[in-house]
Parts: sequence; structure tokens; C-alpha cells
Amino acid sequence: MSPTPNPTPARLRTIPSRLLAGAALAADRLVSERLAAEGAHKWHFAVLVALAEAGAASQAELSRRTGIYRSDMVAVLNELADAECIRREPDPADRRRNVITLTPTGRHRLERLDTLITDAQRELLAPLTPDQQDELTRLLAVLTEHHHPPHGAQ
Amino acid sequence: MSPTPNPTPARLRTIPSRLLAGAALAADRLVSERLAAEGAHKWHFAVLVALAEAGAASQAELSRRTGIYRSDMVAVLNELADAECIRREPDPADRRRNVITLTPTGRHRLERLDTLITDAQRELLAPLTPDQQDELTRLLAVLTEHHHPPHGAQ
DNA sequence: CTTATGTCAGGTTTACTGAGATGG
DNA sequence: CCCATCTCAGTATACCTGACATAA
Repeated sequence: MSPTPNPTPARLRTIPSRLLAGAALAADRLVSERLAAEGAHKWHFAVLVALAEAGAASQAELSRRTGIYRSDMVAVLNELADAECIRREPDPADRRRNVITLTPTGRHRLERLDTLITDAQRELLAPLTPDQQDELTRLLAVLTEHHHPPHGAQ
Repeated sequence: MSPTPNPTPARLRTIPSRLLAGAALAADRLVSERLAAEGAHKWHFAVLVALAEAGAASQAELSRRTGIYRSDMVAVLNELADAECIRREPDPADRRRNVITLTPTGRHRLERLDTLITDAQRELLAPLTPDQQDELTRLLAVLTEHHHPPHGAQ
């Protein structure tokens, strides 16, 4: 005789912001788990992609490209530098800046992490048809473009 | 002459887990902001809904219904009790338990919060057509059902 | 003896703020 | 002078763990 075996009221199960939070949590868990197997974090991946796709840049510029705060970027770059994935050199043209450069090691690392990320996305979206996967991605892109975070101030 | 005015590489902008994180963050900001105007949190809303929809329950049962951890539930119920939205009484049938009951004040509070939540969802989804809003909600529901959190252990 | 419940005391992560030192 | 960059210190929140006392 279970008194109330009622898991999650209907009203709560249909609130978009709650669904988003749940899906984002599951997604993050999946990705973090996969990357952790290689001792990596998602921020490492983001920075490596930003460097590979748009070339060497200052830390502030990388911060803008990835959405990682300038203050948090420091630790991420320390770790990537320790692993020799990037080089961090003073910019002769503007001595406030460091120029962050992707190394060959970093490029290989990126390839590996890219595979892991892609696999995680596949698993995340597995319960949807390919059409639904594309549609979801498109809808989320619209939302994130319109409601962009308080990033730009820093 | 901006050297690299490149905000967010294409590869990063199309990763579902990243899009989910961004959208969830924006959604949460919106909801929290609206509820904060009334001195409320989203958990207050979740608990009130759970009580209104499935009736009085123990704290552990409410935890299962809402996804809030049993240990965090204590503070939420303290606040709701201080505001006289709920009553917390020992269960005569099982003296380990508290029976949590929704008060008339709590029911009014729920009505108010429900309006705020609904408004926030509307604003969140405003950039989408009604059809797209429904589709997004359905797709997210599928995802969250399949990848449910490590809740059940506590 | 095992399990469930309410509670407290924490740990970790993520997003974010502020300020100081250096330099443009 | 004001502004940008790098760095560090620290806050706040969300999620989660562990343990304890009580009681079924």
C-alpha cells in the first residue's frame, strides 16, 4: 500500500525552463564524464576550438570567443600550458597582452576531445530522430541568440 | 582596425550540450529574476505545485516529486512555513515523518507565483512561433525522460 | 538487522564580482 | 585622464555526499 507514489506533477513536467535545466544537467554530466576519462574539461575543448578556428589570440579575446570569464580563463590556460597544448607569450605589440598559440600537441588533443564531444552529443540526442535532433539544435540556437548572457560587460 | 572581432566559433555555436547550457542559464535567470520580485525561489514554486497537485505529503515524498534533495528540502520548507504557506506536523501514523500541508495562504501564493512563472516562460519562448514552442517542449521532455538524473538514490 | 526519515554539516562546481598592477 | 589586460581573491548558487538520531 504505497500512500503516494506520485513522481513529478504534470504541471512541473511541462515547464520549459525546468525541462531546459534538466536536459542541460544531463548533457553536462554526459560531456564531463566523457572528457574526464581523458583528464579534460569542457573549457579546455572550448579554448582549443577557439584557437583552431580563429587563430592565436589574447586571453581577453579568447574569453569573448568562448564565453569563459577572463578571471576563470587564467586557470584554464595554466592547465593547457602545463599539458603543452598552448604557448603563452607576451605580445610585443601590446605588452599588456599574452598571445596564446595552439601547439601541435594542442591540435592533436583537440582532435581527441572533438571525438569525445561528438560521441557525447550523439548519445545525448539518441532518443530523438535525426530530424528532431536538427530541429532541437536550431530552436536552441534561436533562444541563446536572443537571450544572451551578461557577457560583454565582464 | 580590430584584429580579431570573432565572437564564438561556428563549431561551438552548434554543439547541443553547449546550447542547452546557454538556454538553461538564460531561462533560469529570467525565472529567478521574476520570482525574486516577490521574494520567492523556484523551489518554493515546485513544492507548492507538488502539494497542490498531489496533496499533503512527507518531506521525502516531496523531495521525490520535485527533484529537490531531501537535505535541501529542509530549508525550503522552513521558509515556506515562516511565510505560513505550509504547515509541518508530525505524522501520527509514522512518527519519523512530517506531514506537509498546503495552507490557504500557500494556495494564494501558488497562484501568484504561477502567474510569474507563466509570464517568464512566455518571454523565454517569445522568439519562437507557437508551434516551435510546443515542439521544443516536447523534444526536451523526451530528453529529460530518457536521461534522468541520479535522483532516486539521494 | 535493515531501511526510511528529518536534519545538519560539509564539498564541489559554475557563474559572477571586485580590485590591484601594468600598460595603451 | 580613461580604458584594457592579466591576475587573484572572493561570493553565491546548485548539486550532491555523508553522517547522525530516531523510528518503522
